[in-house]
Amino acid sequence: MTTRQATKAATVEGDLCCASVVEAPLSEPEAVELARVLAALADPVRLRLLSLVAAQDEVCSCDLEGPLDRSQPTVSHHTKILADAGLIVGDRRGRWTWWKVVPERLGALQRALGA
Amino acid sequence: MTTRQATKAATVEGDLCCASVVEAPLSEPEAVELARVLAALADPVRLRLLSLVAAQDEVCSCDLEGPLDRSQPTVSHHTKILADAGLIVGDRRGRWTWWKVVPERLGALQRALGA
DNA sequence: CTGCTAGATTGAAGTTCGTCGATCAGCAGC
DNA sequence: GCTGCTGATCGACGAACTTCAATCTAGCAG
Repeated sequence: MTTRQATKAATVEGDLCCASVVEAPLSEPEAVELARVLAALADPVRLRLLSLVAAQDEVCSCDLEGPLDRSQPTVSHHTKILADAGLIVGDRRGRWTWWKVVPERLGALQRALGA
Repeated sequence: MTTRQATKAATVEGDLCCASVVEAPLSEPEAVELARVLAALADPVRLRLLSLVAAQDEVCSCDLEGPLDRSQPTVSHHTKILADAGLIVGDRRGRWTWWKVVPERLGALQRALGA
């Protein structure tokens, strides 16, 4: 498997689709799943990380430590959390891991907060 | 002041408007502010609370303890967090506090994640 | 095979968060 | 006044989170 995160992203599976927060009564499992994805975004470092990846379409982990001003293990930790939430996917090519955003996932989140 | 949370909501002020996460490089202060609002939503209990309030347009605190299966102090804690994030506003009338959602705030959040 | 490098994992320290019991503040009715 | 009820605040405890140093894994070059 080239994309190491593939299996993990798969565990996310859910569309968190269906009903939006303001329209649905929102069941407990739905709330837990949605909260999980929101929690992945609810961190300044990860928000900046995501916008950095989005800005360049594909970014190497090593190019994140500088702009984020965080150590290599910390950056790795945050990329993993975003990847587990399905918001980014990583592709390991050679010695480097390249990250890109998953627009559909962001769109689903957007819809979940929907008006 | 009838609406006790008015001043607190004011401290939020920000539109978290401007650029979306995927379009902007996202400055540190912007990331912190956006993360603050997202963190308010990144909890299953608060998501269900929000959807309960949204479903009935206006809800009394005492009608939340049951459905949320949490103690009164805990419910009060969560309403405060959502109110501080500007996502709901509370209006104290007599012995009861009535909560309603702030759709504009949710919309702003939605746009911040915007495609 | 040996060394070098990029990234993931582990372990620990410090902080923040969710929860509830107990208490405090304010309103309504007697 | 006093009593009862709703909701906010305080204090404490356990769980989860962020961070980094140290270590481990894996690919590339010689």
